[in-house]
Amino acid sequence: MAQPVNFGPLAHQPAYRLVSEKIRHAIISGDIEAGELLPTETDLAEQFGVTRSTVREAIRLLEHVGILGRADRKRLVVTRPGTEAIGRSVSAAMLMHRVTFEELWQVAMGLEPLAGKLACLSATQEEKQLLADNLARTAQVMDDHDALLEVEIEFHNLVAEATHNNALLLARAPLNELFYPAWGAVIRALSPGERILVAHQHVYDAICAGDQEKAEEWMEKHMRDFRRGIEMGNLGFDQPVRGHL
Amino acid sequence: MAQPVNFGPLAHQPAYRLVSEKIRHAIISGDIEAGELLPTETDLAEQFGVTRSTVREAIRLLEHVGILGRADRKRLVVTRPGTEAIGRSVSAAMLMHRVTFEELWQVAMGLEPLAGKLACLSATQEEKQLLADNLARTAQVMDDHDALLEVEIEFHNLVAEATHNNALLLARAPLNELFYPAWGAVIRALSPGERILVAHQHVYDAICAGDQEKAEEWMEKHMRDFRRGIEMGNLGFDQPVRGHL
DNA sequence: TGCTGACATATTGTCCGACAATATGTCAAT
DNA sequence: ATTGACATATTGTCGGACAATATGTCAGCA
Repeated sequence: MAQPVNFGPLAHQPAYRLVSEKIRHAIISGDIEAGELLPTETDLAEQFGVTRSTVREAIRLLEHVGILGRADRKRLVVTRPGTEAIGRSVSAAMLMHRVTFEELWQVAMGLEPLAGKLACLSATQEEKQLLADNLARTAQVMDDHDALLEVEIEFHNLVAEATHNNALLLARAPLNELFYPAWGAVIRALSPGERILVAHQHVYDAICAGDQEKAEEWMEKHMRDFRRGIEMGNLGFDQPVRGHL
Repeated sequence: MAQPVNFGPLAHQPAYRLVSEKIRHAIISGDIEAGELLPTETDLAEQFGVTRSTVREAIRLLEHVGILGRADRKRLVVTRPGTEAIGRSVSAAMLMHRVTFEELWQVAMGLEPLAGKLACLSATQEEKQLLADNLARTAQVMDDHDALLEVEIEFHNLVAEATHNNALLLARAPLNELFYPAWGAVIRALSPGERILVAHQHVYDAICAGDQEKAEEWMEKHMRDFRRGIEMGNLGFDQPVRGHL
């Protein structure tokens, strides 16, 4: 008996997707380097044999993830998506999945101590100096809740950057974005300036001494403190995070 | 002396961005639920007071990150960006940052053992069964490189899903995507079917027994094996990963 | 020479109108 | 109840148009 033919749905992709994929492919395959300018929309339209409108839609498709950007609000330029762009899109996804603080915290417990550990191996002298400056500022603004939040976030970013691990930076970008408001709430509720400073100080010392275990351990303690802060402040540890918008 | 006035550059956002932000905001703020249909392009154009072309560009802006999708290739629908969409965009970013295997592996060492540990707490009976099925299939295809790669990837995904932690799932999505080709190369070069099966078996046992430490430990061993595989196969552990497209 | 201003040019942002392809709904005929 | 014909709605694509703005050119002037 002959098999009944099964054609399957034929994948008719709209032209703007095809164009978008072509450009995307050219970019990630390295045919176009980051920083290079793209041809003008009219040129692209001519090359692909479609109208400018179609090209524009294809371009927009790549723009939001940060693959394309503007040089001077005129010419389009190929860009490397930074932590902001990635953080924005991934944290939006997490928000829509109703991710809870607990879930977020669990991931952070995997990544932040790791960042501390790796920073011990890779931190340069300048980066250590930046951390020292941050500590000094933290000591000064310990009672100013807003300023404290700023330096707290900055500290963690500095540690992460000191790892020189771009994969880590991109992976933790959304956490940063989503923790921001909660961290602020904890600070306002409990004024934990002293504890924060002590933890940061230990992490800093460990990084300077190249003591991986200590850096990891204190970063863990620091994150556990954060968790206790959310629980004690009744901020809804098992509730979905709310974006700051 | 009067301060010299500083107007700063006025931020003239193009209309398609404003429209895009409006829609985006309505979505992540929950005004529009995932699964709901958007008004037609003509309606949106009328509501925002712009042309359909502008609305279309705004829509494309949100489409690539997975916030918007098609219900039946006709109507637009609000969607939750899944691991595929996030994995695609973030791994593209990592590729453009010339992320090395080492960097990627370091992040995976933070997340995969964590996934094993958390799965011990949350895996349901069905999920354990899926893992068991996967193990059985692994034993069968141990010499078929392509099939082995498939089940290997599937195993890790199953463990990650068993954590019921969406933040973790989204964070590790790009790793998955980027490890895929390298993992395949290791398998082809070293035929490590036996070692893979043993490690998976131990992780599975640990999850069934709820033994967090053991799950974490064996997942770590498994990842170290993978690292040694890349090093032994001279696959360029300190080289930038190459995407599979 | 070096600077200024007028002018043409190129490029993007936005609009309008049009049409084909396709899915959906309606209704009559069987 | 099923089928088929027909009108309708919606998206994908096209082409042309114009305003705003950046860039390049070139004459004129100190």
